Amino acid sequence: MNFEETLKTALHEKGLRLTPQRQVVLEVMLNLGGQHYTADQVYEIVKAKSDDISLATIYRTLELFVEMNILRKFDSGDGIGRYEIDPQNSEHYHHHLICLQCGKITEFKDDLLDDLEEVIAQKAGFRIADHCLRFFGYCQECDKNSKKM
Amino acid sequence: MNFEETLKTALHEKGLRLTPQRQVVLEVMLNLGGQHYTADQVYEIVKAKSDDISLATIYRTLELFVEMNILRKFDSGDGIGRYEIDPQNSEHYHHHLICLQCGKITEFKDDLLDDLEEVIAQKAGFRIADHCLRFFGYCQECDKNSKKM
DNA sequence: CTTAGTGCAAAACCTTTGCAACTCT
DNA sequence: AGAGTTGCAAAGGTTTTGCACTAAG
Repeated sequence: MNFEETLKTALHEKGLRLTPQRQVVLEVMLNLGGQHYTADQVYEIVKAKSDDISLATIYRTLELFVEMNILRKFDSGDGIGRYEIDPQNSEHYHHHLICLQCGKITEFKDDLLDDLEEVIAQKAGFRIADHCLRFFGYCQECDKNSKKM
Repeated sequence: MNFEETLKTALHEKGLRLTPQRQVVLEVMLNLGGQHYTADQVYEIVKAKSDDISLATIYRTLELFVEMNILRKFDSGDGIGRYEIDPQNSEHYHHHLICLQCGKITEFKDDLLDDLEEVIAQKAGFRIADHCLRFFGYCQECDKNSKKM
């Protein structure tokens, strides 16, 4: 069963429907390299493909997918929401490396936080469901360029 | 030399001034238990103390303090900026535990990320300047309550 | 048919900005 | 006087919402 079928079933269980708009958004999020997009970026990409969608629907669809744990929402520190395929649904956890110069966001796969989560659960009595780790700094390119100057 | 004197000197070095508004904001951020506040929360607290301040100035002051590394800005996932005394200026790094039920934000001190930062710097060629780690889950209280039901 | 989903435009919301008045040195 | 700072109101940008219409099942 492919992802779309799974989605359809999951939606039906909640009495929701699989519309063309939801299909396209899913497709975009799945196919474009597991990247992270703002609602507006998704809107632009989707519009180019089918044109028959509104920004409001993009927002509604993205938030729906987040609730269904298909997508994950995070922000790179600028207050603008970014969405990506939930790492748990695809591969391993990953963290974000955000370049303070050019704004590029790259990913870094790692499982090292598992130990830390256990420590926190015990010490702080906090049951962890999820985490978000971002590193701010300078990517290789920008670092090189700054040394040239 | 206390924090206010240090601030005054740091401001003067940049040709900036220590105004009553900046003093009050610093005071609030220093004294209210090292908590994290939204601009609006700071505004409400400061207004109660002196009334002679505008929300625009709160924003300008908070951003100024962030640039001076006195404050640190982060977000708890809702797209609203939160400010707190920079951990580097006070104690150790800490991470945030955000309760998905009641929204309460608590802190967890830890230095364990240093190793990870080194690994990333080498593997990804990324020079790290800062990081932000947040855990989402359920605090002791909310966890108890949910088990009662 | 029934009810969920959509597009549109307006609203809500947080944050930034232009500008004239003000203040500290 | 001169430069930084402020308050106010307006503008900016992202996200949400009300409502009439459309479409999925």
